[in-house]
Amino acid sequence: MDKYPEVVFNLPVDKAFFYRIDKKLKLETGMRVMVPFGSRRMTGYVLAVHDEPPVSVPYLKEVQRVVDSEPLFNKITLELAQWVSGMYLCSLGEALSTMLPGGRREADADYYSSEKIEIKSFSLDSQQKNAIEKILKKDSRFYYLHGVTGSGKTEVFLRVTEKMVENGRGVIYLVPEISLTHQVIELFSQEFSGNISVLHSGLSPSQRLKEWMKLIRGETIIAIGARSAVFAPVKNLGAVIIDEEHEGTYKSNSTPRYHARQIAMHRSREENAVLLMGSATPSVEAYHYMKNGIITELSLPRRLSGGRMPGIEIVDMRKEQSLLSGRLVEAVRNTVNKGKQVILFLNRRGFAYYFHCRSCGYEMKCRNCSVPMTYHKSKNLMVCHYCGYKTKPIMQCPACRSLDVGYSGFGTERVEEEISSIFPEYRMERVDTDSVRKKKRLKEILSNFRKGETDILLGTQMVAKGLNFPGVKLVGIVLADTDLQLPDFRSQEKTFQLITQVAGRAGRIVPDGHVIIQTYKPDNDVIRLAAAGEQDNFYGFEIKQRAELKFPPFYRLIRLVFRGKKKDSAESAAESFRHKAEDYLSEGMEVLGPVECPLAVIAHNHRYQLLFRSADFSLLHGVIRESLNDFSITSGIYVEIDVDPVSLL
DNA sequence: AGCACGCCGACT
DNA sequence: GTCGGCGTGCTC
Repeated sequence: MDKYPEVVFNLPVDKAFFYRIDKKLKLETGMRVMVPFGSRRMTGYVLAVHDEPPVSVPYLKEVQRVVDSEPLFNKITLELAQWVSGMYLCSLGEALSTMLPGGRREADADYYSSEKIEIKSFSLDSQQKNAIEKILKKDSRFYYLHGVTGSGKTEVFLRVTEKMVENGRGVIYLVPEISLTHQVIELFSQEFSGNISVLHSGLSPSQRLKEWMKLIRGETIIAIGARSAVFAPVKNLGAVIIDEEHEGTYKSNSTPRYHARQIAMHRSREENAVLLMGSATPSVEAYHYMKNGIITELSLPRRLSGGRMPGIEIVDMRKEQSLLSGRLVEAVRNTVNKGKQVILFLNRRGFAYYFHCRSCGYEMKCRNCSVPMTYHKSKNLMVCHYCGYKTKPIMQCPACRSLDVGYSGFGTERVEEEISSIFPEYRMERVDTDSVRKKKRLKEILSNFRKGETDILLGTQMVAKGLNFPGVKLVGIVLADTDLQLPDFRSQEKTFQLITQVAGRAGRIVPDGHVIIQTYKPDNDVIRLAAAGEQDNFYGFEIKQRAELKFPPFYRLIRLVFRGKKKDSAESAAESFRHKAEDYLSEGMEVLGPVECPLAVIAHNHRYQLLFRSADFSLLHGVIRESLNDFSITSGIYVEIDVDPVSLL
C-alpha cells in the first residue's frame, strides 16, 4: 500500500508535484524528500501526504529517500511560507527554502567571537522602566525605542526578553549583522544560556539545522540572528525585537526579496506577539508610523553616562586641494599627539579610484557591466565591483588617445596613502572587505585598536556600526555626500542616518568627542540638519518630500526587472508586460518605464525595469499578480520581482 | 532553475 | 551529409 506526498521545490515554479511512497514508511507534512524530477533528483518539501493518488496525474514516481526523521516545518511556519509566497510573488518552494537556515546561504561575511564579556548588574533609570512597563502592558502591537546611542536600549531588550521567558513565551531577536553585534549576542547567550539558539552564519548548515530543530521542539525559546532569523520556528512567540531597525540588511536582495520588518509585523499580528524595534535613526517609514500612532514611540532621550553629544564641524571641500582638508589633518595631528584615537570613515568602496580621462572625460567601465571599474593599487588591477572582472590599468585614453589620464576618486586605499605620507609615524590600520578577507584579521585589527596600539582606524561600513572604542576622540567622515548623488529615493535618509550614527559613536565614551564632516555640499539641507542634530526637522522635511514625489510610505512600489543577454528582447519583454498590465490598470495606479536600470548591465545581462506605484497596496499587488499570471515569459528573459523595493539601483 | 528535445547554419 | 547553436517547454 502506498501514500501520496504533495511536494514543492526551490524553483520558480508555482506548482506542487505528486509522488508515491510505501505507507509503512514515516513521512509527514513538513519533512523533506529526495525525489526524481525530470532527468535529475531534487530535494522537495512535503506540503501534505494524501491517502489517494491524484486523479489528474497518470503516473507517479517513487520517493527515493525521506530526508528528515521529524518535520522541519510546523503549521505556523508553513502558513508563514504561504504568506511570503503570496506577498513577495515567489513560489512556495522558494519561500520555504529561504526560511530554512542553510537551505540557501545568504552571503554575509560574519565574524563571531566567544570572548567573555562582563554582565554588568545594571540598574534601570526611570525612562527605561517606563518603556518596559508600557511594552509589557501590551496596549499596542508595535513599539519603537527611539533613543540616541548609549541611551540603554539593549537593557530594555534584555528585560523584556527576561519577562517573556518568565511567562513561557518565546522571543526572536534580530540584529543587522552578527559580526558587528557580538557583544549583545554574548550578553544574551550568557543571560539565557540553554534557552537560546543563535542562528549565525558562522555555523555549518547542519549546525544551523540543529538549532532550528531545537526551536521546533521547544527546547530553546529564544532565537537570535540576522535577517532570516525572523522565520525562526519559535514556539508561543511573545515578542520580536528588531535592533537597529533602520539598517538596510533587513531587506533581502535575492528572491524572495522580503523585508524582515514586514515579516515581523505580520508574525506579531498572526501570533499575537509584540514587535519591539529600536534605533537612534529610525527609517522614514517607521518615523512616519510613530507620528501616526500606528507604532507606539518610546523615547529614550537621555544618555546613561550623561555624556554630551559631540561637537560637529562641517568642512567645505570645494576649497580644498587634497582629499583630506587642512582642518581634518590638523585635528588628526592634535588628537594623536594627545594620545587619543581617530576613526576615519568612508562609506563607499565602489566609489574609490576610477580611471578618468582629463581630455575627453572618458571613464573606464566594465566590459560586462555598466559600472566604472575600480582601481586597486595593491594588486595594480582594475576591478569591477559587480561581476569581479579584472583588467590591467591603462596609461592612454582608449577613446581620444590622450595621455592626460588619471586615477582619481575617494577610496580607503587612497586615504591610507595620503595619511601615511602626511603622518608616516602614526600607526594606522584599514578595515574594509578587501583588507579583512579573513575573520581573524578583523578581530586582530579591532582588538589592537581597542588596546590603543593603533592611532588611526580607517574603514568602510564596518567601523561605523556597533563598535565602541574607549580611546576615540575624533571621527572624520571623509566624504559625506557620496550617497546623495545616487538616483535613489532613499539616499537622503541614508546620508542622514550615516552622519547621525557616526556622530553618536564618537561621543559615546568620550563625551567631548569631535566629528568632522567633509563635504562638497556644505549647504545641503540633509547634511546641515544631520550636523545640527535636528532630527525632527529632517524627518519632517523628508516626509513632506516623499509625499510630494509619491514615494513610500505614502505610495507603495513594486519593481520588476527584466534581464537577458539580448538588450532588445529584455526591453520588449518589459514593454509587453506593461501592455499586459495596462489591461488591469485602474485609477490611482501608475507605471513608469520601461527604462534601463541605473545599473543597466550586470555580467552581460541587460536590465530594464518597470516601476508600478499606487497608494493602494492591495490593488497594486493584485494587478501585478494577475499580470504575471497571464504573462508568458519569453525565453532567455528573467523577471525579478521586488515588492517594496528599498533601493532603485 | 535545469535539462532535453528540436529545428536551422558551417564544417569534415 | 553531421555537429552544435540556443529557442521552447516540461518537470508528478
